[in-house]
Amino acid sequence: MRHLYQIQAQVTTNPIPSMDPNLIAVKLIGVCASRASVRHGTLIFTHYLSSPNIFAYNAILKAFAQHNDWLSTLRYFNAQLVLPSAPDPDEYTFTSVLKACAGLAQEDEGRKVHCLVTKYGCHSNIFVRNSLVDLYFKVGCFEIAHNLFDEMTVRDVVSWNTLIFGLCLSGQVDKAQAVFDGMVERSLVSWSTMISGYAKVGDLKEARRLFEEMPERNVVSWNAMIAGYAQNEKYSDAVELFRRMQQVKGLAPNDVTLVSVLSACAHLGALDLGKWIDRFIRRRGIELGLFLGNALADMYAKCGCIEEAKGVFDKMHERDVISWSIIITGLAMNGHANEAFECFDKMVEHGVRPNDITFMGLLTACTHVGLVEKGLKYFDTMDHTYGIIPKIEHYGCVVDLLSRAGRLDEAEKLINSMPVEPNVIVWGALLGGCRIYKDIERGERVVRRILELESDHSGSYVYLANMYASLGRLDDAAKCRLRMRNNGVMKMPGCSWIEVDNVVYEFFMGDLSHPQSDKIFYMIRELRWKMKLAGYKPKTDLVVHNIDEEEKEDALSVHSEKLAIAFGLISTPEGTTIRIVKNLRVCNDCHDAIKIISKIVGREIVVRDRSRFHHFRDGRCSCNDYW
DNA sequence: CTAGGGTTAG
Repeated sequence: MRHLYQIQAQVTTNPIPSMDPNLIAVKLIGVCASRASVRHGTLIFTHYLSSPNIFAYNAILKAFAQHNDWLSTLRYFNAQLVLPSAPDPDEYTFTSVLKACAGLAQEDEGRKVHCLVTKYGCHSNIFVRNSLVDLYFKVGCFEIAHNLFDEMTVRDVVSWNTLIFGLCLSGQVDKAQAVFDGMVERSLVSWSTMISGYAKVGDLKEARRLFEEMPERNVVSWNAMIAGYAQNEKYSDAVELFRRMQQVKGLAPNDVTLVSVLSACAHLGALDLGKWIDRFIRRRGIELGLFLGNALADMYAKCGCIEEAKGVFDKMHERDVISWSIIITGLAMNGHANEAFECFDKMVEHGVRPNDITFMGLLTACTHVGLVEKGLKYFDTMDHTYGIIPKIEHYGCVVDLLSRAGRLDEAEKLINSMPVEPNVIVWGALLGGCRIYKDIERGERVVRRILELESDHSGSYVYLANMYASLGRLDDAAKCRLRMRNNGVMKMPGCSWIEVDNVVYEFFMGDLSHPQSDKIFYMIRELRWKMKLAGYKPKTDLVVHNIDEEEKEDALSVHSEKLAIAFGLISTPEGTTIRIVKNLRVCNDCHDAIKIISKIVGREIVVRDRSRFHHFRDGRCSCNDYW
């Protein structure tokens, strides 16, 4: 980099008269683009060049386009058009500009550029034609794209790759495969396009088959496959493939790889791997761009390390709505509602427009601490001051907020007045309230509605059965469970993860498959005995009772989080924090038990629910038992 | 010129 400054200083102070300044600028901009410092290139362009020629314009546009800075590409292009002294655009100009339009999915802008292409006679250039086809596919004008493709007299691999990409994009993976099969010459891009095409429709088997079959792979092929897993909730597969990627010599993960893997870490709660990636980024000097910064901050937030998340956020030199939303949601999940509100105010001060997801964060913050009025105010504000129409998710959140606070009438009224059809989740939020406040009539009504929508909704059977049980109506509870079993409804199995020495271990309820099961169950017995001494009595009213007779075995009815915690206790050093991720909500009994365990063993235990964090320490939980 | 990336109720 210092070298660059020296060159620049030299050309600015003692220009070599025989050399064209444009030529020097083009070279410098090219170097800047490849070193990921486009900002420096712009400085050269604007301050050093008095009259940039077409080469200089194309160099700067290409630099922007390469770094996905499409807004700048269009800005410079439009400036070029209105400036009388600026050179006319040529085919190189158009390829960059069309790429920008495609990236921004701006149909109108794209059509305007298309007209200019014709006007300046660049229509027959194959680069431009390929870019046009790509653009029309990406803005959803499939017919125009196909027509342009059919009109082409000469087609190269890129043209065919663009076509299969377009077919995948319009959901016709089969047709894309047919074209792919018929291609005489396939490139790496053809294979990668098909892989991500299959991944996008969730066909990971086919994607993986192509991945294993392809003759050679580059970073993008690996990224496509890893991202495919991460986006289809196959987080462990994503991590596993990343590990395999690291074994490949001469192949280094890049920022795109890390974004996908960090997202997987966030979902798995794999803090160790996440931290490793953080160090990797620093060691390699990888720039913390928007995507990577956001992914890293979200990983920390979702692993319960909100301070680290804020640290990443502060370090980023560019932040967008997503960055702010990640922090707000992270604060909300970790129970720091007030900080979430403050963060929102700061965001508005910084002139960043909140979006629907930002409001989800704010509403969950309110839900997790029971701030009903505040939540209703935000719900009102989002439409009235920010023009964001509440989606079903927001209604679900507010119903949850009201229900937890016992305002069941209002919650039910809200559901009935919703402009969108309520779904199982919205009704489920109300059912949760019915369960807490033991409103059996309303609960039965709600369960009927839920089963109309989804006849095998296991949660509602379980909730209803528990409600009967807690009211002492054991016969009804038994009938409900029987009905559930007769209808072949299966409960979603509770599952917990814990990461020890970079390996994620998975536990199901009553799981005996772990090689250290004996030790784990011994630890559980020991804990039970100590808890009894500490005066702990198991609460049973909200606990799911055994549905099958066979499950009577004591050891088998242990919830997965207890198994994971016991395993954590025997396999990590004393005094260290134990972190668990669970796919369902922690039940009341486990919540109480973990509080006591944290006190008995003198350890902090962090449990990530499906919706929030519980930081257990010294017999207390950060959620203050409101969850 | 073509392929790969981040936030979202229970």
